[in-house]
Amino acid sequence: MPIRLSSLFLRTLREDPAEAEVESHKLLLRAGYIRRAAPGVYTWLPLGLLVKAKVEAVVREEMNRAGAQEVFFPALLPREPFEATGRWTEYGDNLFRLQDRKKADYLLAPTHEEMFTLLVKDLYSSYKDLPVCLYQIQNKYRDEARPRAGLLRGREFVMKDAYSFDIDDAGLEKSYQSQRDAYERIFTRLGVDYVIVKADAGAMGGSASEEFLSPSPIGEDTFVRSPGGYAANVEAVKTVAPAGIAIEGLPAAVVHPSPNTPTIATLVDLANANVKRADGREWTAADTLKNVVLALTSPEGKRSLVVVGLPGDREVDAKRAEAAFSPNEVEPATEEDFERNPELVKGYIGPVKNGSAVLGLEGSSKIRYLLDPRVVDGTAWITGANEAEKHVFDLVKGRDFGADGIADIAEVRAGDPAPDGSGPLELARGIEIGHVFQLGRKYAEALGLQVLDENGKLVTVTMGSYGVGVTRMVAVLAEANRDDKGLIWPEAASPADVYIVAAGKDDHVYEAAEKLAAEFEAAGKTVMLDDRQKVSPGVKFSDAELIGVPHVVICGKGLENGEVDLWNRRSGERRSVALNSAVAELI
RNA sequence: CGGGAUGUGGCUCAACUUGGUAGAGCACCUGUUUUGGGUACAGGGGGUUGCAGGUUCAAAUCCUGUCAUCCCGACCA
Repeated sequence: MPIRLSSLFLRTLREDPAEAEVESHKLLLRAGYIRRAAPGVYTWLPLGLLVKAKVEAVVREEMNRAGAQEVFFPALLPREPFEATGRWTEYGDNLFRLQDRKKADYLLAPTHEEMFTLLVKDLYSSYKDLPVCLYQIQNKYRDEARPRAGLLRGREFVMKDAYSFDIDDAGLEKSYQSQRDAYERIFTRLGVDYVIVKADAGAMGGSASEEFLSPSPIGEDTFVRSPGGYAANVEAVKTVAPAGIAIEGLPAAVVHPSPNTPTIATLVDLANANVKRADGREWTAADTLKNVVLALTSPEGKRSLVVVGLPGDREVDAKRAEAAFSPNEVEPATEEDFERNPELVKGYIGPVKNGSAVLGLEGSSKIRYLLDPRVVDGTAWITGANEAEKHVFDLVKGRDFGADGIADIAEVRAGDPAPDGSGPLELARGIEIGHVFQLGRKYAEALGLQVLDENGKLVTVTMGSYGVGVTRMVAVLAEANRDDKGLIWPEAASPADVYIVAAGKDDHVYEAAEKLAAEFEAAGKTVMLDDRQKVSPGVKFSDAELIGVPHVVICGKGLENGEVDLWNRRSGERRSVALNSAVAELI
């Protein structure tokens, strides 16, 4: 049966809802696909449900093709498994928690690693059972501090999550590749533009992690890419270290007074006013070495300080710092930290004082000192002299100071070179639509998932996790496929294959349209039919544009000549064809 | 959690500055009209103005508090 507009549960809106800011969100509301139920929580109307089902169908087909088997876990989970992996606490406020009538703790699952791991542990105990890959398409619940843009970041959302279980690393690698290939097929079939970026595996302990990002200005993730095809998450970018410079013949370090230079900008101004450079150019912020004091807190709660020296024209990137020092928490040092370490003279911190090391485990402060990769041997810097109102000039790395190691946590800027030499980096925004991840043994260890190997020995299983945001995909598709009139679905996601507009008031128009609808359905096409007799053609055309089925057939005036019009929603092209060839034209 | 904004029929907004019977468009109902680009006209139903308290003869409007929502940032396996 065709979906008839005369009875479809739908009310399109002429005006943009005030609650929506992002175009795709406005259109999904206006065209009657979704309604807001609570912040970040949405009701799916009939049209929206059809689109969601289409996306799910593509995901399901490709998962099955990749050999994964579908299961379905509850969204309502007991506390214990999450306690076992520490995530009952780790998840913090983002976890929806509740209690049953006996006051037992439950949660609404934000993700299902624990449950999948326990399920495999429950049923399997031999290497002969592996590898196995399971998936589900399920609601997830995360009490996000700030839901955004309708379906883009919701507190309830649908995700396909898959998990692979292998006996060894080689198996994991293979499972990972298989899922990665499936993802490429999924996004290609849905017509989504995507880039695969290297992500930082961080605390999860996995060896490989890649994100599928759909480039979009409304995206929440910043990533970098080069003309030569390099792409990575900002956290994962490795800074290219320049070649070292010969130290012989460099000018000696000299301490200059530098009153009232609490910031890099004031320091550069003073340097230009008082100290001439041998090569005649002006000093810039890039000539200064800024020493940033960070406080690290370990998972056990132990607090320690670390100083990172980086070129003065760069800021520390908080996300890169978190990733680099993971699993420690990172925050700027507080006043108390400075009070406890009187050798750190705020604004005048430097690696050495009067020629002997201050920073570093070997220095007088015993505080770990790490350097940006750009600070290579032979580079000369203006930096703090560890005395109020004094800076040292021409302090040379490898001659005058050293460090305990490297910290690659400075911000990445457009124009920085790609690590693989593929050209200058460009910064772009993207929406994360998929994530493939070699989890390793973290969850298997925490939950005791072991199997016997061929020698009868217990070994811990290694896992991969693979996610696709299904409801987010609907938003991404809407955002990427629209114009000022409305949505334009790609065929793989459209609520119907064909949209027939019956334009006219005579009954025979509606009869012909019904007959045409039946013919399309007989040919295996799904059909929406605007059979509203008392609605003017203008309204019908506007609704057709708003709803966004890509292929529209206008059944009306042309019938006098035995013709209907085929209207391509995307190109706007309309052409008349014989009524009895319309079906053949669109197949 | 920090910053900004907004709460008035189902939706989009006006009235608030300067207190005095709550209004328009869209949507909905009835009738006539119109049928290849949101027809036109007439009539109609629907709001204790987020909530609580205060000032006042009188509060959507002024004051205090509170709750909620949206946007930016922080956060986001």
